This record gives sequence, structure tokens and C-alpha cells, in this order.
Amino acid sequence: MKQRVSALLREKFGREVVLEKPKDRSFGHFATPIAFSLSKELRKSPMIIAEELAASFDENEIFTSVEPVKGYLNFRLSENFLSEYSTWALQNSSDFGKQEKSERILLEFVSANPTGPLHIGHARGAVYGDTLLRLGRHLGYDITAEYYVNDAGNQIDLLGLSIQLEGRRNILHEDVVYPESYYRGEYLETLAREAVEKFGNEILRDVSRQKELALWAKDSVMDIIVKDLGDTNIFFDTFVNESSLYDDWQRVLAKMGEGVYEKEGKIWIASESKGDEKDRVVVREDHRPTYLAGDIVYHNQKFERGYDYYINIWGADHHGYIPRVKAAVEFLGYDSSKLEVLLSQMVSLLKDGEPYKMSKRAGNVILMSDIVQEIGSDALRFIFASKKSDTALEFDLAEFKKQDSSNPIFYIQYAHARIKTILAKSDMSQEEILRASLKGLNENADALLFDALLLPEIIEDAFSSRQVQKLSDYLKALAGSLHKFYYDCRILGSEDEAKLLKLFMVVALSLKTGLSLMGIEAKERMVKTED
RNA sequence: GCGCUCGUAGCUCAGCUGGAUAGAGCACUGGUUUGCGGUACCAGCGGUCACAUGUUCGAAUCAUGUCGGGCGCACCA
Repeated sequence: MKQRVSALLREKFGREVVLEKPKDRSFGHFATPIAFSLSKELRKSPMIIAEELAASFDENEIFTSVEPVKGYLNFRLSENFLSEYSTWALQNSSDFGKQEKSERILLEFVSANPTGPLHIGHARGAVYGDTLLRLGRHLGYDITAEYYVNDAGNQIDLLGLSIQLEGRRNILHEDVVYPESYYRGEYLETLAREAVEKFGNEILRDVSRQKELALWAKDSVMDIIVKDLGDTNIFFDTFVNESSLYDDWQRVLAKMGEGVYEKEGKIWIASESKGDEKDRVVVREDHRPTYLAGDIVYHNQKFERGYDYYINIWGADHHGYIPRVKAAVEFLGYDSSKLEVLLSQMVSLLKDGEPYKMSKRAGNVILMSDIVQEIGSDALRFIFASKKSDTALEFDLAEFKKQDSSNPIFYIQYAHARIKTILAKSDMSQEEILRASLKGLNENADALLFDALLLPEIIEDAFSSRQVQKLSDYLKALAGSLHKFYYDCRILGSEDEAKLLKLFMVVALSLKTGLSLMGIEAKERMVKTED
């Protein structure tokens, strides 16, 4: 809709025109402050320019009026245009808001180490990434969702050790001395039991078999992770194992040429020359590669696969890591501006106003699966997709268990269900409703229709700004408009029943499409559940 | 100390590529159709947009500085 308007104005004025939503709907559907920017070059007051511009519009199919107000140019869309657009949207419902972008994008997210189940922080990045993925695909981008599995290095050794400790203590009932760092959590005991079944008790005692144990266990851990993700409708196309990349290390090292050098028996990357704080070690004196080495090989492999654009979602505590990876990408001969790193900030949880208690059995970490069990996948996804990903977030679980308007996900679902219920109750057929024209609606109905038709713009904006909360904010507002309209206006039995039902269908289409882009299924009706 | 980031209503947060009177939800207070799901709706209360200076016709938005919070500053991932 906005695209059509922009295109028309661009043609008319010969330049990009800033289109905004008027503060007050009574001004019109769209507005532009273009007269302000023209006033300098034309040496005339914005108000006069606006008046002249407004007068220059002929009759056309899109606008019913163009009015100058205090220097702004306000546009009102014609009923005809809105009505036809609505009919088109309803007839092509699965295409609503779709576009034909063609870039190929590699989106890497979650990438949590295969050393334990996902916690609430991972969940946030996962939901953020998956929502972007859905938005991007809706816009036509060809996006690959990828998970990078850090299955090499210290953390894997630590996993083996941790399973042994847990098994020896809880299964073999031995006294164990805990080292400084090891993992904890209920899943370790489960893994230890499975290991004993598969390999026998010795696997828990033999220090030399830690690696073997860990390499077996990490696959089981990945199964847990994949299940946790699947339970919230998050699925990956590809998994890349760090361990599979190291064969390539010498070649990649050579490829970086001047970007790497030897000093003190180690190999360094000259990242400082690319804006990093200092140069970094990539291979230690004992020839073991550092974590960064793995990421360099991985990013090389990514770029060799030849995507148009690369997006990584990282925990915000890794933000200092961005310059060195970008430096490496440049040394490898690629354009680092094609790599965008988005950050997902920390999450703290409350329950009824009190800090959420972390269970010892979970290893003092709030597990994603526990929260999904408590409030459901829909609520979890909604919470994380409704706040800017890169600012710290605190939320109260209790708020999302309520079944009234204070709970946004409930509120939106209820709006959708209300429409479905009333459509089911009406005697009119789908065909009859679709045939109705949306012309001649009153002001409130017109406003509701316009709001519902804005979804495509919201999707585009949410994706291109990487701010997925714009979608949830929109859905909340649209649901609010619907509830209000419903309260004010009798639908069934009214003269305009067909029109109003059609209007409601457009609203339902937007709500349903928007929710599905958030990975949430729109409900046909609300069922009151006991807490 | 250095880097990044945030500071908007009592609370949780929008708004930030500069634009019309700064918004929403929660909380609190008071209301609502003898009608389609009241699981809803309406109204009220509440702000020096952390502070200062600058740029501009115009600043919550941009720049610089100050103060305050978070994160990072590994040959750990």
C-alpha cells in the first residue's frame, strides 16, 4: 500500500519522499513533511509550498484528497483503492505482505555449545533469530538457518569430565573432588546412566576415555537442544560442526597472507590494523588453535559458500568479539560489510514480582524447557519478540499466564478468536462476504481497515530494521482497535453485515499472518483453562 | 582506565535515518450498552524524555561533554 503511494509521489516529485503516519488519523492516511525540506531551496515558506503542491494534484485513483496543513501535505486514500486492495488480499491470503526479494542470506543463530540444554538467554537469541528468519522468508529472501556447533576445544573436554564426576558421585556413589570448573545439571546424570549402559562403568573412571565419552555425549546433548528448539517451532536447515573444519586450517591460514604472523612461537592475527583493540593469538605455542581460529575457518567456509549477505546473532557478552572476526573476514579477502552481527541481551526473570528461583538440579541456570513448560511456547516467543533484542530485558512470568487484556498474547489471540466466532455465527457465506464492497464505511471502520492493511509495511520495516518488536507492537494495537470497534458497533443483523464481516476478515488475516510470522498459531476460539 | 551499550510516567518498555500536542501496557481511581464471548470497552491520575552545551526553521531523536547502570577488555568458549 505504502509502496504504491511512495512510487506515485516519487514519480511526481522526482525524488524520494518521506512518508509518515500522521499523528492524528483525522489528518489523513499518510503525510509528508516535504514542504519543509523544499522551503530552503525554494526560499518560500513551507505553508505556501504545501499549498501549491496540494493544488498540483489531479484526480487520481489512489487519493481522494491531498491537503496542506501547517506545512504538511496530508493524503487520504480513496475508498475504491482500499476496497480493491482488501479484496485482493483476502483472495490471496497466503501471499499477504509477501515480496519478491531475491538475495541469499546465511543466518546463523543460537549456536550454543553442545554441553548442556538451552537456557533462557539462548532462548531469546533463538526466538529473535527465528522471527527474523520468518519475516525475511516472507519477504522473499532465500535464507539458510544455520547452527554452528562448537564441538571441539576445552568445553568438550569439560563435558566428558563433568559426566564422569556426576556419574561417579550419583551412580557409583564415590566421593569425588570437584575441580575449579565443570558443568552441572540434571542432564549430566542422565547422560552418565546412558553411558554406563553403553560402555560400562569403566567409562566413568577412566580419565583417558573422557574425550571418547564427550564425543559420544555431545550428540545426545544436541538432540536435547534440537528438541527444545522444536518445541518452540524453531528449526534449522544446517548444522556445521567446528570439528569438521580444522582440516582446512592450513589452507585458511595461508589465505590470510599478511594478516597473520608468527611471534613468540605463536601465530597471531593482525586485527589491530583493522580496528580491533589489539592483535589476537590464533594458534598457541603448543600448536592448539584458539577459539578464534575455529571462527575464522568457519567464516571462511561461510563466505566460500557465496551468499549475498551474512547475519550472525550472538549473545551481547560477545560484542567485543566482532572487530576481530570482521578483521579476519577482510584478511580472507571478503567484504566484511556483508557480515552483520546482531546482539541478543541478557534476560532476567521474575515470578510474581520476585526473582525467579533457579533450581539446583538445573545447575543454577534457568532452562528454556522449564519456561516453555510453565507458560507455553507462544507466550515465550511473544515476550522475546516484543522487546528490542539488544537491550536487557526483565519480565514477570505471572503476567503471561493471565487470561485477560493485561496479557498481550492473550489479548491478540482473543481478537482473532472473536472474529472467527462471529464469522461462524453469521448466516452469510464466505462468497457473499467477499463480494461485498468496502466502500461507504464509517470513519471508525475505515480506520480499522487501514490499520489492518498496514501489515505488509510493518513486516518490511521490522525485518529491514531488525526490530521484530515492531510486529508485535502492531498486532497489539490492531487487536486493540478490533476490540474497541467490536464494542462500539453491532455486526450481526446490521445493514452492513457483509461489509463489516469482510472488514473483520481483513483484520483476522493480518492478525493470523502476523502471529504466524512470530511462530505462533492464531486460535480459532479461546478456551478458558484452569491455572 | 579503555571500548560498546543503555538512561523516556510509580513499574516494564515503545518512539531515535530530526518533524504536527512525547506514547502503550501494567499498577492505581472511577465508570459502561437490560445485544454478536464483559476473557471486553471508556475515562482519570501520572513526564524537566538523566544533566549541560552545540547544530537546526525545528532535537526524546544528531554531535560533544558530565553523571549513573549493564556488558566486555583471555593464548575460555
